[in-house]
Amino acid sequence: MSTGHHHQPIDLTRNQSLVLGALEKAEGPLSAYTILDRLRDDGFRAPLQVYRALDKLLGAGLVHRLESLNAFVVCAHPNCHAQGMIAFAICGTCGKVDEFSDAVVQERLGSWARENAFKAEKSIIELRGTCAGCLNG
Amino acid sequence: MSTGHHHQPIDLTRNQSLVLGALEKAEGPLSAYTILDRLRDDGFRAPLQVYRALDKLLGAGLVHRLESLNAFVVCAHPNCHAQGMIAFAICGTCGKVDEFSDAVVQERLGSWARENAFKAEKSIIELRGTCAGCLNG
DNA sequence: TTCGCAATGTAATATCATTACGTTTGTGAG
DNA sequence: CTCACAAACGTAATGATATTACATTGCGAA
Repeated sequence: MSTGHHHQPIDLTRNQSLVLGALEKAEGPLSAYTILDRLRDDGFRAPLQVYRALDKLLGAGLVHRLESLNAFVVCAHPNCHAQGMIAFAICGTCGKVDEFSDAVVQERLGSWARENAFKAEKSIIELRGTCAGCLNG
Repeated sequence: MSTGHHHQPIDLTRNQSLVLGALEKAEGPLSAYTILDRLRDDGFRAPLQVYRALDKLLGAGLVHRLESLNAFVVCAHPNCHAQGMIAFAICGTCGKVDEFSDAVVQERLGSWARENAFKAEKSIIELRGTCAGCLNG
């Protein structure tokens, strides 16, 4: 599988910066509507303002979408460009998300795709469970 | 990672059979509301009838949820018991879904979890792209 | 300046899922 | 058998997530 990601570095607009900032301040993933609530004081009024900013941020690879949560997190990498395949471990107790990647997993899924003539554009890998902190604490 | 799945074989109720039947008849994944629409003639009236049946079917491993689609498919295995980790390749063009699993991927994700003291309860692996048929056709 | 495009503002609507509450049904203990 | 309990069911209301539609604004290129 080609990594397929061609994230464009972009100049963030005001709305995009605000949304990114909200996600950076947050400890974990936020839903679009939670972001909206947190940006009311900055003039946000409608879901679309959030979704439009998220689209751009996702496109630039600065933010990831967690499909199993319908929520969004900032990319863990300082200047995330073309990470290829990314996986997430999501703690159901504290809500924190750990982002990681694994070349072997990437290679295996890529192999499957090649063997089955499937052109993969995006992969979603999410582990749901309990993090170390919550298991001990 | 332990495979962790302990699907109970169950005696299906009428509603559960109807929902399973709808998914079996379908070519690809269906949303809960699409299932509801297809079962109107069988007396279905409310979303909850579908969601309750789906809960049981998911618990029994007869049906899978596609997180990136908010939709449901029948398990590809005749008598799906305890498959461990399952992956899906979802064609964005025709909507068909291919279910597969890979022991190496399972092992690698399990290793990551072990090394990070993360107790994984469920894994979600979905490839989005275009299937062979749609690439050729 | 004028055209065109990206971003924005706002309202309405579509889609997905759950809570709440009351009733029915099946089943095992006595 | 029948009582008591649990599981399943019916229905309405609501909550949560996401998109469509349309008017407007800001700004760079011709």
